[in-house]
Formats: sequence, C-alpha cells, structure tokens
Amino acid sequence: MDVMALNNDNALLERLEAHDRDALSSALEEVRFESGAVLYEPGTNIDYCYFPTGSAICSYFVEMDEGVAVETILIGREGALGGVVSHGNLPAFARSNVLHGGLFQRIALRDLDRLKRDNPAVGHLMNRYSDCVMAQVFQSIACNAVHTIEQRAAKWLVAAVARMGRPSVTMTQEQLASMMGVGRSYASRVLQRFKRDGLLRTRRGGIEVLDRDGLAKRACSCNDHVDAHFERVLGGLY
Amino acid sequence: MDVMALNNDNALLERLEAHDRDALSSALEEVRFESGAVLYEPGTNIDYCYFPTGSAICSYFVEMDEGVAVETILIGREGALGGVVSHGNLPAFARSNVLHGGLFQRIALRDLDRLKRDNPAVGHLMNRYSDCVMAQVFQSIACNAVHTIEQRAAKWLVAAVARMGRPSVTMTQEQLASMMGVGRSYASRVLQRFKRDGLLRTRRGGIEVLDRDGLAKRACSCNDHVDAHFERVLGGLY
DNA sequence: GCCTGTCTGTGCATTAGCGCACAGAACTCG
DNA sequence: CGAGTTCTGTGCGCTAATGCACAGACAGGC
Repeated sequence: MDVMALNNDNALLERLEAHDRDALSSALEEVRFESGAVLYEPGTNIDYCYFPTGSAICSYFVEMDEGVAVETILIGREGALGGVVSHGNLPAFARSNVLHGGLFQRIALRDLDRLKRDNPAVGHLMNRYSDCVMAQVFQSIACNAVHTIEQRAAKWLVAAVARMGRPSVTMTQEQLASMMGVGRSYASRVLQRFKRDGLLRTRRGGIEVLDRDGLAKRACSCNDHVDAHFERVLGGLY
Repeated sequence: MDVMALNNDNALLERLEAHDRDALSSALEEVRFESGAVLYEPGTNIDYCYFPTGSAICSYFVEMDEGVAVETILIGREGALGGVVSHGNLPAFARSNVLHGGLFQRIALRDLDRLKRDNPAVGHLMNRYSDCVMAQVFQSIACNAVHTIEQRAAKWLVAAVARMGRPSVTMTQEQLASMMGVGRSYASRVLQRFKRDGLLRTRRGGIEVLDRDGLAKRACSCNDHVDAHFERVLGGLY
C-alpha cells in the first residue's frame, strides 16, 4: 500500500494503529474506478470489500419494478462497501455504483474475514462501522417517510460534497431525481429555488454548491443524527 | 429451553441442526413481553439479542425531530433483534418496541458472540440473517421514496399478519399512521378504501384482515423482493 | 346507566409533488 | 461550423397527501 497524502486515504483504515494496518496492507490492493462503474450487481456474489479513498463516492441502489433505481446510502472515504455487515460471500441484494470516480483500496473477503478473526482491532473496527451503516439506513428509511423533497435534496448535496471534499457534483438532474425516486421536473424546480437563494449554481450535467451551510439549513437534520452516531461509535466521520 | 409447538418457536433458531441448537440452548432464556414494551432505548447499551417466538412482533423506530417515531423494519419469528449486525455491546441507534406481545428467547450478547466464534453454524446463520436484514432496510428506503401510502399500508398489514400468523392487528389508526410517518386522517381514508373493497374490517383500536391476497394486490411488491432474498439466503422466511 | 375520554370517519381548504409537453441552451461529433 | 442530441427550465392540469375541525361511536369506570 502506497504512502499517500492523508486526505487521499480511507478514514476507516486510518483508524487502525500502524501495526494493525500493516496486517491488512499486504492483502490490500489499489484499484481505480470511474464514475458509473458497478461494484456489485444484484444476485452476483460479493468477493471484495472496497474502501473508497480521496473524493471517490459510491451508493447502493435498489432497482424497483417501476424501472427506477433508488439510492439508499452514500458511502465515501469514511466507510467501505461489500461484506461489511454480512461477512460471507453472499449474493448482493443491492446494486452498487460509483458516483464519483477515484482510487479504492480493496481486499478479498476471504482475507478480510480471516483478519477480522485473527486481529481483534480489525474485527472491532468493522463491527463498529457496521453499526454506523445501520444508523445510516435506519435514518434514511425514516427520512424518506417524512421529509420533503427539498429537505432530502439539500441533505444529499451536503453529504455528497462533505464526503468528496469538493463542492461540485457531476450528475444530470435526471440522474439526481431518479436516485431520489422523485420526478425530474420537480427536482429541477427545487434546484431552481436553491439557485435563486444563492446556495448553488447549476450547469449542464452538474451542480456546484456555493453555500454549504446555507444548504444545510434547508436540509432535514438526518445527516446530523447519523454523524452523531459515527462520532459516538467511531470518533467521527473522518 | 422448552420443547414447544413448532409454531411457537423462532424460525431462525429452528434452522440450526439439533446439536448446534443445543449449544445455544443453555445460554437462552425465555422472557415474556407485552405489547408496548421497549427492548432498546436509543443511546443505551445493547446486551441481549432477542428471538421473537409465536405471534410476537417488534419494530425498530427512529425518533424524528418532528416528534414522531417512524418505523423502519418489522421483525417477527423469522428473525432476531439486537447485536445481529454489529456484534459488540454498542449504544442502540433506534428504539425497539414490541408491537404484539408474546414469548421471546434471549441470549446475552457476550454468549452469542462467543458462540458465533466457536460454532461455525451459529456464526454462519447470524451472518446470513444479517444480510437479510440489510435487504429489508434497503428495500424500505426505496419503498418509502417511491410508493404511495396505500401501497405501503397494504404492504405493512400483509407483512404483519404473515409474521403473526393471525389476521388481526391491535393498534389505533393514530399509531399506525405515526409509525408510517403519515397523517392520521389520510391513513384512516386509506383504511376506509380497503374496507369498502372488503379487504379488511376496522374496529376501535384494531384492524382485522379479511382478504390477505386481495390486500397483497394493493401493496407494492417490496415484501416479495425481501422474501425472495430470505429464500435465496436462508431458505425462506419460516 | 350515565359520564368521560379516546378513537374513528369525514368535510374542507391547502400544499406537495407528478407527468407531460415544449422551447431554448449547451454540449458532441463530423 | 452546422446538425443532431441531450439536458434544463418552466407552464399547466391533476392527484396524493396534509392539517384542522368536528360529530358520532365506542369503551371503561363508577
């Protein structure tokens, strides 16, 4: 594993003491994925666990009968995907897509499972992270049940730019809307409101967040509750 | 552990071979909870894993700033609660309530974790069940994003009566609505539509499902997708 | 048996969000 | 540079869902 700039590394792996990380590093492999890459396809076996680094972000999507694929949770360098909750090589339920490309560290699940057993620090870390993933999904279920599209859109944009560490999201409004499971025209109107209020700028195929705090004020507090759980359980998101 | 009628036992535990179940049984303890009992309170430590038996059902709830507590997933005798996904004694994120009382088997997490390590069958079972819980939560996130309240209400009623094995739900319309994160008056109207179509009967403080298949036709297919994952990974819900 | 509190069903006005349609803007490629 | 394609912004009509309000129904206690 390369020694790289701190902000180019994965925050979960960084929580490990040097000697525990060393135990992992021989099994870790660096791979690059571009935006749109698919990490897991529903029904296929999961055999790698991926740790996004730098500004890479991914999401799990659920494909609905209606034809849309709805986003569930967003994962960046604070976390990991695949075999986190269930450790075995099981068929994936959700699809996982790269939303913003970059470098990933990955480890074969066979190796990760062995390490979880043999190295208590690794097991404990993944265990606590699993708990944070549960917090994320639980909060999202409730959020989708009660919050408005404006609140959810603002929440999503804030979470995305926070994880990427850069203010611009590359994505059409169509994609954003379908991820959220809402109509494109209404999503566009919501963005117009944010734009009118100076919170962001839109361009063809992308959104640039200008006022992250202002946007957070328009969002529900779901991000905050999840962040608080990360703080309690792992000592913060990053 | 008592030998009881099959339908009074927990389906997860029943998946274990007799000798593996024996390994658990000395650590299992039978407890009774009435409807409304709280298994976990957010922020408090989780130290038991509970296996509902018979017609007992529970849910995890997320408390929102708005004052309501929204239901995330429903768990009956097909599953277990607490320390399933994260194995350690960590603070709970969600609240867990008993919706329909009954007998539960419980095991101290300390013991369960030891068994997961020492007995591969137990570890593998809990692992596969964790994956099914993820399927349940992912599907719920997407469901809440795109499906109508009518679809979601029908889905919930079908899931609840299936898990309980009896057609009547004891709950006020107020409670049902707030669980779903929707307005009481609209929930009532939805139930009226179902009643008009002969799918159920309402009475003060309860709902009786008359036509489970008819109700399933009004529901989204989210239950089916989750059931299919249980089937693939665990060989079915029950 | 009546009184009290809670629960249900429904009317009404209002907002949130959908879906379609279309025009103009912005990229892409030859 | 021009043609074709995709993306964005917005008008319009409509349905889903909210929130409040209130009357009648039901249950439990005394």
